[in-house]
Amino acid sequence: MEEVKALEKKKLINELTQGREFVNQLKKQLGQLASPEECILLLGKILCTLEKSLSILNLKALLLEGGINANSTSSCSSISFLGNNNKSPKSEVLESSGDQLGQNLVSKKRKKLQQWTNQISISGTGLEGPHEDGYSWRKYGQKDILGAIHPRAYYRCTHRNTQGCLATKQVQRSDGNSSIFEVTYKGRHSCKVAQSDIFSLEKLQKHNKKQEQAMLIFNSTPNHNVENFSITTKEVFTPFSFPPTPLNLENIEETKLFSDSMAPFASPITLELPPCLSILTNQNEVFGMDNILQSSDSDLTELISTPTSISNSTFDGDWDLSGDFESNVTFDIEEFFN
DNA sequence: GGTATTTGACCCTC
DNA sequence: GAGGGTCAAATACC
Repeated sequence: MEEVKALEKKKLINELTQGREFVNQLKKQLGQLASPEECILLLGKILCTLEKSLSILNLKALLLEGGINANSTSSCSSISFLGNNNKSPKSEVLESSGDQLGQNLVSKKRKKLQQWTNQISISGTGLEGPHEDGYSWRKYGQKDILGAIHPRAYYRCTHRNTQGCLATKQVQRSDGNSSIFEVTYKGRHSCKVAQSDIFSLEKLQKHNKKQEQAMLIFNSTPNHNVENFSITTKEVFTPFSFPPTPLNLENIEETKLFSDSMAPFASPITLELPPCLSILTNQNEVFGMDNILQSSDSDLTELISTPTSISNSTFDGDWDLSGDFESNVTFDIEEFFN
């Protein structure tokens, strides 16, 4: 266990150091009026490092709280930890009876695999999907939602069939401001293709080309102008990223996979790390691991949606970059790991 | 022809 | 029974 702690600590320091470097690079780039592609690329790197760091911290928090029995072979604790406790008796039976049985029983049963929900708001043209987030999504449905002006679109990962990736997202245009999309992510990506594809320059260029084409149409429509054409990340924090399968914390390889697999959730954008970390730890303080274990899916959603300085931060090109990233870090990493 | 999107119907949860 | 989420056949697109 000591080796695991040392390794995780080292990884965390590396990730945070990288993140700091990327932020500083971005700061310089912005000062030099760099191309949007370069900035977005750097943002992607920053997000990846922060996500990895948070994943490591999550593991650490679990270890501290003793919330997961590493020796336990039962999946109950993990499933409760990850999923929805408001499940119906039917769902309970399906899940507790094992995957194979569940799959054999029904193919049309609704999957209850919502480990976490991440919501972001993005303003865009509204002509195509709200934005390119580095993943390949396939639309599988659209629904008119009661009380909502605009329909909700349902997307799932393109690699669902090939790699069994169960990530989905819902996109709905905001009622208040039709130029803002509310994107809700559910489940985590398990596809390798998407992970290596994130923020690739090629994809960005392709995306930009598509956006340019959309712009031509968009600009010809009334009531809109070019100034609206900007990607704005409004709510950007993923305090909890849970794997769908039980973690064996004594298995360092699995732990690494967990950490690495968290990286693709690159929606969070923040330049202030301490709030992230404080939220992470505060949640454990306030709710306690037992409460988290018992919390429902909606509870987690509320938890994540709780307004914070981060969740309300907006990437609109008006960041205050006056200070160095490192100057904001007050998190006592030594104490955390001791 | 392969892949993505649309859309009505079905299923599940409350 | 209402509403939201998913399926799958039909259709469109490349």
